Amino acid sequence: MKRTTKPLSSLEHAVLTVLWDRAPATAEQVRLGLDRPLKESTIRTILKRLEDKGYARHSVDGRTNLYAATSAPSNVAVSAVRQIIDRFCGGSVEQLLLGMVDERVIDKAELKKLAERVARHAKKKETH
Amino acid sequence: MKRTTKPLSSLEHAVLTVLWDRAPATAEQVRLGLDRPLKESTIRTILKRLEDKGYARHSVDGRTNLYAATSAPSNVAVSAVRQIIDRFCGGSVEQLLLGMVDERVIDKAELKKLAERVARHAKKKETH
DNA sequence: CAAATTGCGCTACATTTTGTAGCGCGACAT
DNA sequence: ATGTCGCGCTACAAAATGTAGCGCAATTTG
Repeated sequence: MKRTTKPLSSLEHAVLTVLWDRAPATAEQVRLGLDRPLKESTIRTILKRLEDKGYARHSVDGRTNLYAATSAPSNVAVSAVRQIIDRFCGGSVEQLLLGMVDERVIDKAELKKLAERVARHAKKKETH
Repeated sequence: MKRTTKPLSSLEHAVLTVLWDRAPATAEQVRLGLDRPLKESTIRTILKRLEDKGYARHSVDGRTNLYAATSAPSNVAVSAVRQIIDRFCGGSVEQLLLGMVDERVIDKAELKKLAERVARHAKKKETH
């Protein structure tokens, strides 16, 4: 139930992706992880913005900053989808799912299998 | 399978929502449909941008322009979700759905019912 | 019919957001 | 002491967004 609201610019997204890929990383490591050749200060700026937006955080190791994403990609995805549901589907998840099936983003059969699997495959420790 | 890629700014979203709400509408009608008091030319600018981005189109009635959204909200939603899936879930719809169940955006039971309904409730005339 | 009105296409411009980076300072290695 | 490395700040141009004025042609009105 995090507030991962703010949108990510494409560069921010790229950087965040690197963070997801390579655990805690230094600005320099992130830089190397990108395809585009950017200056380290540029990366640090983006990293900073990601922190401001709540997508990343950093710990200090000696005099070096180690960055990491605050939530897993699928969590970010879910938050984003939640917003979409509110904005475009009048808050109805069903509507979205139906639409996804309709536009074959989800396959009927797959959906069913998944649903069953999930329903049966009891919950780990939610209920809370 | 439209290319509804480009992101919507908040004002654009608001205007588009009005279009979804009140069928073909004139710029003035859209204006009245908004909460914020904006000038008509402002609305027309937004309407124009929506057309550029492909979310709206207009027909000419006499010397008046009638605007309408090009796709239904749920279609736009699906396109957006599709992107999210690509960007954050490595293209795996399952992963997203699992995450949604996990973060209880979808209820297990509901999902199952829906899946069954969809699976059974054959397709109208797709199979394309 | 001349004047006021309406809707449109264009152009404009201030903000905000994004992309990209330089600078100077203190912690460290030489 | 002297470079060097990483950091925090500050800077700035480009793009996106918010918001609107202007002048013109069709339309309504006195």
